[in-house]
Amino acid sequence: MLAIGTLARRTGTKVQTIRYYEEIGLMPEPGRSRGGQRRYASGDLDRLAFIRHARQLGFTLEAIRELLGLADNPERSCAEVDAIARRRLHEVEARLARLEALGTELRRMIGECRHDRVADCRVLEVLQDHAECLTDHDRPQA
Amino acid sequence: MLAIGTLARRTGTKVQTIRYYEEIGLMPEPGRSRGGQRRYASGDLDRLAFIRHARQLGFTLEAIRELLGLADNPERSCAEVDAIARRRLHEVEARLARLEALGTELRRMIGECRHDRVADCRVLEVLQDHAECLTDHDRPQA
DNA sequence: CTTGAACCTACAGTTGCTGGAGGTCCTATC
DNA sequence: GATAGGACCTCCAGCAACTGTAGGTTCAAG
Repeated sequence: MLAIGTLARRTGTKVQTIRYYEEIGLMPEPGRSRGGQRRYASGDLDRLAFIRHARQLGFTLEAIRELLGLADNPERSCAEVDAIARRRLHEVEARLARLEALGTELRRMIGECRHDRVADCRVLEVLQDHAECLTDHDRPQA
Repeated sequence: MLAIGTLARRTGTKVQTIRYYEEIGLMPEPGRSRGGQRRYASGDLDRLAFIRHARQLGFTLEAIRELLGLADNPERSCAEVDAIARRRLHEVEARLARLEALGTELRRMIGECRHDRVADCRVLEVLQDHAECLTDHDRPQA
């Protein structure tokens, strides 16, 4: 039986985060020692590793909850799993496009700055006037 | 004198967000009508437009607070403004690199899926085992 | 003068954790 | 068997940057 700190170390998760996952029902309520400390089985370790890995790939906790739910029905088609992953890919691609536009705009802004008085700063001028922007960069979310 | 809703419409900001900016000291406390409603001058509109534009470029409210403070000293060097913008550019570039790795991983994962039973789903397998990943994708933050 | 859209305050909720306070348990060593 | 100190416990507050709601007031057009 594994203590919570062991799970934390093995998955690179903070102890509080594991308790948080339990609170929101992503991790099961584990057994307890006589003194009331959490004791995990190795299946719990796998589940946590899955969650963490999916988080690293940017899946939301809601998406992960769905994925875990789907994984419980091994005989069903994995079309839904696929759909969730594709949705995530589309998000990533959309975000990439936006971030690229942002990067372009920032580089241009910085490149035009002659580094003298604030009064003449191109960076501030561009920020003041959206019309000076060449690219679309609505709602970057990052 | 402009009502809060007018500012909101002209800058694409929610009314509550403007009140929030006031609460945290990013927007000034405006004058009030006899009945107690906020009344803005056109300078306030410019300030809000600046804030929104910087937000669209992904600057944090703290960075924007700094930029606004710097803009108040027009005779000083704009080196700090430059530094803030460069910092933001580096963030964007780092995030781009991470997102590209994520996209690659997701595409590979999805590409390998044969779309049959959940039990054999490559997407779930990859999520279960980080060792199957080719790319680094720690902490995507998006 | 009436109506209804826009405004007001105050506060709760969102996502995904993180940190702290104040106290208890576990286990290795003596 | 006692003790020390790390790991654990619960509960709660806070982060960013808003968004939404409830319950009430004001403004301006007709």
